[in-house]
Amino acid sequence: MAPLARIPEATVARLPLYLRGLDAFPVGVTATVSSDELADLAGVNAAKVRKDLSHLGTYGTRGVGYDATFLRFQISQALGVANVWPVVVCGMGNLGRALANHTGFTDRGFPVVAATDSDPNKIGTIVDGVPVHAPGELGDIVRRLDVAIGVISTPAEAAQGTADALVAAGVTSIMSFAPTVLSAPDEVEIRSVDLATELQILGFHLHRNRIAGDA
Amino acid sequence: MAPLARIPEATVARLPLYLRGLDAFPVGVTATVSSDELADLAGVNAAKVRKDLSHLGTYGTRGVGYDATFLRFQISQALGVANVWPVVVCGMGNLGRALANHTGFTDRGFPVVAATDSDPNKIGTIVDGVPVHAPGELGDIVRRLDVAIGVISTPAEAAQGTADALVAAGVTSIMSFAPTVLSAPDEVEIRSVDLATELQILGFHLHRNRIAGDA
DNA sequence: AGGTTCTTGTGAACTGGTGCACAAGGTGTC
DNA sequence: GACACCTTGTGCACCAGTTCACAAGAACCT
Repeated sequence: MAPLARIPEATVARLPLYLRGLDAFPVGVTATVSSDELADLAGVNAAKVRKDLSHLGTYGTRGVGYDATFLRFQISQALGVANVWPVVVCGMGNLGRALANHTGFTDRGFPVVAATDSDPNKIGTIVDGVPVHAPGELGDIVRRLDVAIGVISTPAEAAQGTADALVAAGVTSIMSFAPTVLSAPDEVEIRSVDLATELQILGFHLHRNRIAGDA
Repeated sequence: MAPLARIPEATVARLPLYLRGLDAFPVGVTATVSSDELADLAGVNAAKVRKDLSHLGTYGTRGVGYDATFLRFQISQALGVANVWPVVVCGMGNLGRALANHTGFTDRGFPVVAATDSDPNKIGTIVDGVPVHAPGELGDIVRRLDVAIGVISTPAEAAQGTADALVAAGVTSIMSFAPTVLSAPDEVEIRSVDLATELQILGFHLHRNRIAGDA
């Protein structure tokens, strides 16, 4: 299949899992991995692995499997992990601070280069190596530091305003933790991580099992 | 439709959004909300709202809309939000501490009643009102405090062990932030929130747009 | 009462994604 | 070289979920 063909969204969401699964294979050593093994490592089934990988190209060898190193390279290529995308964290509350300090971000090419907060006591300080600015400076920060991704960890009330500011500054990728719906132009990609909603979904199933148990 | 019929997973995931959207309507005041309005508030389209709500029962009035208060009651009922599900946070690193301190949890019926951490300096202390215990005490904590949900915010290496301990203690609902695949019996519901993966998905689209721009 | 307007509830078509099952194609052995 | 054995790549049937489009029903106006 043509490498530049459209890759289904569901597949894109799984590629990082495969990449992580391949970490089990040491770099530099020639190793072969089967769709079955990779499926285990990524927590999906083998058929899905094969179909997903077939969207990138035919990199496997029938009867053998995939070369781990080569596959890692190809997936990395597709995801563009070689790029470094600077991140700005908006809202340095509990969660924002944890995110700014999260090593898993910088390690994977998403350095947190700046933060904003409306608290005058925080503005101008440096928290865990990340300088905190006033929300009004967002546009300036984005341009100066070439920010590609905005993380919104403000209270719900401030989230839409922050999103608007990010969009105005040219940011097209947003990850939001605010428990609210954000509106933005179509070309802006928003991924919303709503922790309370996640818990409520777990709660629903607990609730339902409890009812079923009583019946 | 029978209220006790199976509700599609996709619908369950949206019910909390509708509930949140209904917060725009003051309690005690009789107000009507149309599927169109609710769609706006929840960030989905009107057809989906109607189909979702039809899974709960026929609570709307044709030509009029839904009674906001009654609808809120019915959705709350379906989700079982009246229940309180105690939460234990496993791993009090940056993220764990932020979660333990997160007001959005307690406010919605998910009080963080205890935490665990392997750091001897943290064990025995009380962080933001949450007592920190040794990982070995998990089983005891779960039984004593009637914990329903376990949050895993440990490093990836410790995640599976923590999950096993939670399951052994009888916890059937887990929210994990660890960047790894967890295995558990089928009856255990695991929701995995993988922040680095989310960013990589955003990165993929940025990468693709950049390539497209060059072409 | 009849007609107009509104909004729900839902059948039906459509879409994206999943998983089976097997042919295609490669390796290794005798 | 023939044969047995693997594992990929993929056509196809299936499934969950989405969206359309419209009949059914309710309120309001004249």
